[in-house]
Amino acid sequence: MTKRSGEKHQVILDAAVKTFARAGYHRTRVSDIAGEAGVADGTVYIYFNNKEDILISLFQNIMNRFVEELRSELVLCRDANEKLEKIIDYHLRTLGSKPEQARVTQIELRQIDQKINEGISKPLLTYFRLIEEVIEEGKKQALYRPDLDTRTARKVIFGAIDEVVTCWVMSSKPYSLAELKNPVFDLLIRGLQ
Amino acid sequence: MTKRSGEKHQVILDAAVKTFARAGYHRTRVSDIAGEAGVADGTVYIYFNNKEDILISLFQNIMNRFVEELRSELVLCRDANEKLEKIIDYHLRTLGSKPEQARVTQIELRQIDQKINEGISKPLLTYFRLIEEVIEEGKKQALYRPDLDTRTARKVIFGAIDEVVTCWVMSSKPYSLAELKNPVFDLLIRGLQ
Amino acid sequence: MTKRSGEKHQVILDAAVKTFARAGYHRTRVSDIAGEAGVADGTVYIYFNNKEDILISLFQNIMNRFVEELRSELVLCRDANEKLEKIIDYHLRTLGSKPEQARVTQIELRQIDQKINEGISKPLLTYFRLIEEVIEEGKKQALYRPDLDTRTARKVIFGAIDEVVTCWVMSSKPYSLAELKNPVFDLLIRGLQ
Amino acid sequence: MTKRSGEKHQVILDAAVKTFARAGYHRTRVSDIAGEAGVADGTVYIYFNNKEDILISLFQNIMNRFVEELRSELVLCRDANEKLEKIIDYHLRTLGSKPEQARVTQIELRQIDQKINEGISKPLLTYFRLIEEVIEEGKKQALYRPDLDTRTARKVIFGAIDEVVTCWVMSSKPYSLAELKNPVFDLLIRGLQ
DNA sequence: GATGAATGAGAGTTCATTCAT
DNA sequence: AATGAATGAACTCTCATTCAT
Repeated sequence: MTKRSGEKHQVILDAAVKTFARAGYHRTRVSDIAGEAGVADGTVYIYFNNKEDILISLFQNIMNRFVEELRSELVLCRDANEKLEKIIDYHLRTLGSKPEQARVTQIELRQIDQKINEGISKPLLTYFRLIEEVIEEGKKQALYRPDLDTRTARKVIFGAIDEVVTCWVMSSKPYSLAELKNPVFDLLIRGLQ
Repeated sequence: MTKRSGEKHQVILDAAVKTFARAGYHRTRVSDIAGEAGVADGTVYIYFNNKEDILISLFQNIMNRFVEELRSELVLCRDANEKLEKIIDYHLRTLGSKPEQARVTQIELRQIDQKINEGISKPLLTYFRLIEEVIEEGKKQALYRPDLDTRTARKVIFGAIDEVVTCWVMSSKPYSLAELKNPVFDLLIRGLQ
Repeated sequence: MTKRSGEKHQVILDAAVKTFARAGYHRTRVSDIAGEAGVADGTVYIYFNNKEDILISLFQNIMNRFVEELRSELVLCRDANEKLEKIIDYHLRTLGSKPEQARVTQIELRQIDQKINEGISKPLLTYFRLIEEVIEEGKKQALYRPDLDTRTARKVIFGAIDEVVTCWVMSSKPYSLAELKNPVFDLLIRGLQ
Repeated sequence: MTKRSGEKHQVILDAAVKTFARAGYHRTRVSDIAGEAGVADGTVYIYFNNKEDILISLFQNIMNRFVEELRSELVLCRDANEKLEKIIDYHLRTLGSKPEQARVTQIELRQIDQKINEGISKPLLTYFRLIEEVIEEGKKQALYRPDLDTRTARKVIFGAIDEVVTCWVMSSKPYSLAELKNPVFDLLIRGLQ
């Protein structure tokens, strides 16, 4: 009789994305999320520990799916160059097609206190590691210079993509995010070689 | 003969950097700043409209000095390549030597509501424009390829530096930020050519 | 089966009358009202928008009941003279039996900002109109002179009663307010004829 | 060299009437009064003990002049009837010609805490006594009935005039206050006889 | 599991008043 | 006498969280 467990969990998460994207994390009240989700305030606390937990769960949810899907796309690529291109393509395409998620990822997520960052940094680290794996692979494949500092390269790559997304989120979005793939790739790829 | 003018203003600003860096913007109470500054709570409101105003003033203060000093260093450079190197060097060196300011710039500043972002984006735009000028100059000097998209290049450059700084701020800082200048520069410069 | 609805609303209103009468509107803190009502501070804001709203609701509450009851008593009167006598009697009797309400009505209510007076003047206007109706009736019944200015007569009647009440409230109340009915009536009635 | 003492006292008082009438007692800050008077905030405290003292001084100032002038006009009257007419006339004429003072007298003055009311009630009592003297005189002159309760009659008379003024102050003043003298007098005089 | 009324700690802000100059 | 920068007590209102139903 009861609908499948976890349904409300997702309903609340979806409502949270909308309200966070609309009003920002700090301006959003838990009752706003509950209202948007069509549940009582107290119900939110059955599925989440507190307000911050919602934001973190949101991000973990998004990032896990993000990395998982990205990984499955990467297996089709032949070499590191193709993989790097795919990463940029996938990153821009995914966030570009979900402006609300993009806003939460780029803006709202950075509004929470440092101590709880662990919940955020863990899924993010998986993504970082994935990028670093590709760089290492490129070095093994002799595509990238052997003295390349993998860690720094990862920061540069991620930072570049991230900034491109943030600028797009903050703008009135008069252009498609995905179309920036080529220019960004061109700028980054030669630095690695 | 007392140098009253602006004295307290700066004292409060200095206290704010410390407290924001220590506890974060949202966790800092106005009375904490006042206490750190050695003034009464009400005094803060003689010099600033509200808490947010302090954070914004802080950033404008920092950024104006940042861009001004950077500009004066750039005149000594011969070509766009040297200028770009100088930008990266100056950016990393400056924030690397002021960890408290760096934390406020990289973390706390991103905690305020979007609507008031104008106070933040304006001084930032000046910096963006400066980077774009250098890129344009490099194109005129035939150092960078003519089909390079200046705007995207700027985002990639700024995003890369910014991410490098953020990672350093979030870390326990076991390395000097300035020493990343060469690897970052090497990664970016070839993408422009 | 619990008669929850509106229960706390009234409890808070009752507590507000007491505290306003005791300490005055401006000297009363919302937490005082909450304490007197036996609820948390925040609960007050579930039922009222703000402190001023409590005072206004209080008055509307009182005045609505006042006019309603007065109206029901007036139907028993034969002519305008009897009705006027009843008005004076009822006004003095009602406030005379509720010194706390009287103090709020005569003193505290006049402490709020003009702009929000609408909430106050509306129920008061109902009372004014009722008095004017009786005067008009008296003119139709040829009890009062036809050239009598109804509006001015109402002001004189209400002002007289109101002042009598105010003096009583401000005094140590060594006399019963109701016993002033006859002298006041005698003074007013002949002016109308 | 110093201008005559008390000059600033009056300047501040004049500024207070304006600001109180404009914004109301509680909404007026001491710095507003000082600004309007063209003096420093601290200067206000050389001439007055505190904010309330300003309001009270204001009223005493007004009332003393009021009663004094009224008294001097009354000596020209032949009997109690003429005197009562003069009182009503003078009261309405005076306040009707000074809307700002009227607003302070009718509205703002009633906003202060009871305990300090002595400063207000004393000069008011002088006015009350003056009215009662006229009533007593009328009784002695056999113009008014001997069983008339002087105290109550005074309350009725003052309350009536006061209400007429208050209604005018609260209105957009589309009529002259002075023109209400006759209707008010007609209404009151017969009640005394 | 679901509800939503109730809680109460918490913080930003105001402004009357003071006092060193 | 005059100034006005500085003070700091005071107070309203918000909202994340709880828990009896």
